[in-house]
Amino acid sequence: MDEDTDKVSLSDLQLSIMRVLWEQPHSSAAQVTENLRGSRDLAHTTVATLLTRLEKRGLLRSQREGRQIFYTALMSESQIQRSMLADLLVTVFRGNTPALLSHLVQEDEIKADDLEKIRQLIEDKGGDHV
Amino acid sequence: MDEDTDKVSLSDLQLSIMRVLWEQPHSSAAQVTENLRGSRDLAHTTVATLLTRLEKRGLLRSQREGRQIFYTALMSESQIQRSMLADLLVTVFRGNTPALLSHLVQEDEIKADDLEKIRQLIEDKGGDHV
DNA sequence: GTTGTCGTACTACATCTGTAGTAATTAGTT
DNA sequence: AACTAATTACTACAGATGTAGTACGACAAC
Repeated sequence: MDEDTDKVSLSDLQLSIMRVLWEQPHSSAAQVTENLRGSRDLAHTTVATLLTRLEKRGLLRSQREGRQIFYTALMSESQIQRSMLADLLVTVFRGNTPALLSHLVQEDEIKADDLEKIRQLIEDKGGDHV
Repeated sequence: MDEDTDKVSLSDLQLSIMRVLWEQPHSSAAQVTENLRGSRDLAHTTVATLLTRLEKRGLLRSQREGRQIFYTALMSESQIQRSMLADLLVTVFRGNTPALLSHLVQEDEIKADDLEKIRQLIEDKGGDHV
C-alpha cells in the first residue's frame, strides 16, 4: 500500500510552508511568501525552492495556470501530526507511551481537568470501533 | 541559564548511540560499535565520527585513558525525550496538547485503563509541586 | 627494537536543508 | 512590436548527517 502517506518528517520551515497551504490551498509562491511575511521573512525565490522540493517529495501537487503555479497540500495537518508523533513515539520513546504522557504531565501540559476530555475521546472512539 | 540543556534534537542514529551510552556509560568507540552490532552494523570509524560530533555538540564528555577514549552522555534519556517532545508539541502541534492526545487515543496508544495511571501521575506531581 | 594491531584523527563524499541569486520565460503595457 | 514587470527554473553554497577510508600514533609481542 501507499508508502508515501507514511513516515513523513518535516522541518520547522517546511511545516510553515505546509501550514500556509493548509489554510489557503491553491496558493502561488508569491502568496505563500506573502503569508509568511512577519513570521518568516524569506525571499520569494527561497519559497519557490521550498515548494518545488516539497512537490518533488510528493507532499504537494502543483497546477500551472498561465505563468503561475499553484500548490496544494496532499497531506492534511492531522496526517502529518500523526505521522510525526508516531515517529517520535517509536524513535525517541521506543513505544513507551506512558513515559510520553508522564512528560506531558510533568510539563503541566495535562491537568486534572483534561482527564475527562481524554475519557470522552476514548469513548467516542471505542463506541463503534471495538 | 544554560541554553545547551534545551532544544536538543537528535536523529535516529544519534539516539542509538546515546542509548548505548545511557545503558553503559563510559564506553569506547569499539564498545559502542559492538553494542550496536545487529541493530546497526556500522564501521567503527563511523561510530567514532558520530561520537566525536556528539561530543562537539556538547552531548557527550570524553575521557582519554591511554590510547582509548571513553564517552559518557551528558544528558539523560529523559531530558532528551522531554526536549524533543516539547519541540514536537510546539512545532508540529503548535501547542495543541489535546490534539496530540487525540492522536494517541486514535492510535490506540491510550486506553481507558491508562486514565487511572495518568491521574496518578498528576496527583504525584501536584502534591508537593503546586 | 622492529613489526603488527588497535584506536583515533582527519578527510571525503553524498544527501538534505536553509537560503537566495541569476537567468530565462511570459504576460501585460504602451 | 518592444519593453517592463512578474514568476519560475536553475545554480550555488554552507551546515548537518550518514557513512567510511586512510593516515598516524601507541602499545604489545617477539
